Amino acid sequence: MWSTPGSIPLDRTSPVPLYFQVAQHLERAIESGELPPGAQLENEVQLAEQLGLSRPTIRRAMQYLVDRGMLVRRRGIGTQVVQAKVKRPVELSSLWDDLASSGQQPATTVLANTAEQASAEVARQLGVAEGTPVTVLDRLRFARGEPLARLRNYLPPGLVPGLADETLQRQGLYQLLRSGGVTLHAAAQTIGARVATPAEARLLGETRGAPLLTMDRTTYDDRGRAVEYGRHIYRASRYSFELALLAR
Amino acid sequence: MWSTPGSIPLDRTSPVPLYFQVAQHLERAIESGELPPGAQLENEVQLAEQLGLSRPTIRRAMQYLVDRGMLVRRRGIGTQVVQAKVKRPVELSSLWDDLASSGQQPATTVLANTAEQASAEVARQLGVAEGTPVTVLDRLRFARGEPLARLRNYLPPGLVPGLADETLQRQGLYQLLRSGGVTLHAAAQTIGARVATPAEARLLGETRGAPLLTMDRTTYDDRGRAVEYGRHIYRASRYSFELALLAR
DNA sequence: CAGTGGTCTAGACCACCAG
DNA sequence: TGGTGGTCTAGACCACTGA
Repeated sequence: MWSTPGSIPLDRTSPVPLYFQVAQHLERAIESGELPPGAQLENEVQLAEQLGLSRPTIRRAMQYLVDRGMLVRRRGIGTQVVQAKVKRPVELSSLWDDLASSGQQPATTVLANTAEQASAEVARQLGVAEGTPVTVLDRLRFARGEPLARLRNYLPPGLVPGLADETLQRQGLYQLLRSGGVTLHAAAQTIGARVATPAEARLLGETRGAPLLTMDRTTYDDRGRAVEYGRHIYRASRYSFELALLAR
Repeated sequence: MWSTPGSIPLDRTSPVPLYFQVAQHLERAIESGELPPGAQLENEVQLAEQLGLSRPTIRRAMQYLVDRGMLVRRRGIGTQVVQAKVKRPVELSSLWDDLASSGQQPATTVLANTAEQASAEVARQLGVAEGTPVTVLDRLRFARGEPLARLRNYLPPGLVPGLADETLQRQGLYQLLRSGGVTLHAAAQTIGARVATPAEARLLGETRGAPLLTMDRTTYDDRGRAVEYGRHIYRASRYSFELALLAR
């Protein structure tokens, strides 16, 4: 079981690191089927020689793909291509981006965009004092013209200048935070289920007692500050969460 | 904003890599509060000198903690400790282990443990031909003596010798697979919700129309072979999924 | 035994950020 | 301008695997 690496074009003047150029090339080769699942790569030393790179640089490229679950390496054995079933590990993604990238035509109606005093729970999640004024967003999210979810978010004071309703209708919250200079770093989510209240059913166009998915999420930035706490509900008849997991 | 790294005891005769010894020591220092959130670490060169290690080794230790979301590094700035809110990224975990490690006294009743011909969907998920005989497991999982979930699993033929009911009652499926020499590598999950059928409600001790969480999961090993396909339901009143996400 | 990846070293130059 | 992390090199020795 062998495989030719082909020749990899390298651009040493590019700002793209060499290890990353190699990794990208291998990734494309795997996804195109040029390197089929189970294929054995050449060993590090040979590959380094052929490409005129050092072994650590080759190792870094391979390790990048191992971390993404596309390669498996075993001492004494070599490096093999994994069946590319599971693509990406979980990401810090927003519903808007997910819908947009899958062609589902997202749209948003702003139900509320105000300031409130933080309740005990909100204060705890955001790491602020109870009663601190926080921004509250209440949005109805549509996909292909159909109501899909009700998104309620709490933001700490002074994080982003001011969110106009028009802006909120055009893009997702994560996108807004990022362009506001916030570096999203980590999030803690809880996914559950319950039945819709009559008001929720009406809002989402569901029948009374319809099942809902609930998702509570707190998102943190670089420095560990909470930048957003959300309590969301989704129509279970039209939405489910897809997750890809990789072993550590 | 400074911080002393203290002296790190290194054992060069240990099989534990030096970079990992350093990483573990830093991790403990962070978790114990010795390195509080926001603390600035010494730069790589100084730390390498102090510990008598090379810079790449120090870098590797730090990168390990960056990947785990505990440190943030910025060019020209330095390395800082992140608020340790979100601990672990998502893992390939089993319900049994999660319950056991949180002291919830898991227990299992085996409802079925047979062989069946794979349906179209099961065949697709397991990557076998339709009609292939597959092992079907149907289990009722309890926590603290209360029914929590109904777990239905399909396993490809010839993966594990034979699963005795007694074994299935004592441990989780993942544990069994691992001890059977299977290396779990990745999984794809879908989490949704629906209401219980009358039979399901009876089985789980819920009322008619109670909300359920559903989780479908296909797990793959090293070589990308599907080793398990599961269709599970959980009582929403007693269970929710908790996930920790890290930015790429 | 030969071949593989895993670890480690001691340098070098560069890009970015702050003052 | 000085300090930081980001990248890259050319070696070295070791541990594990399979024949």
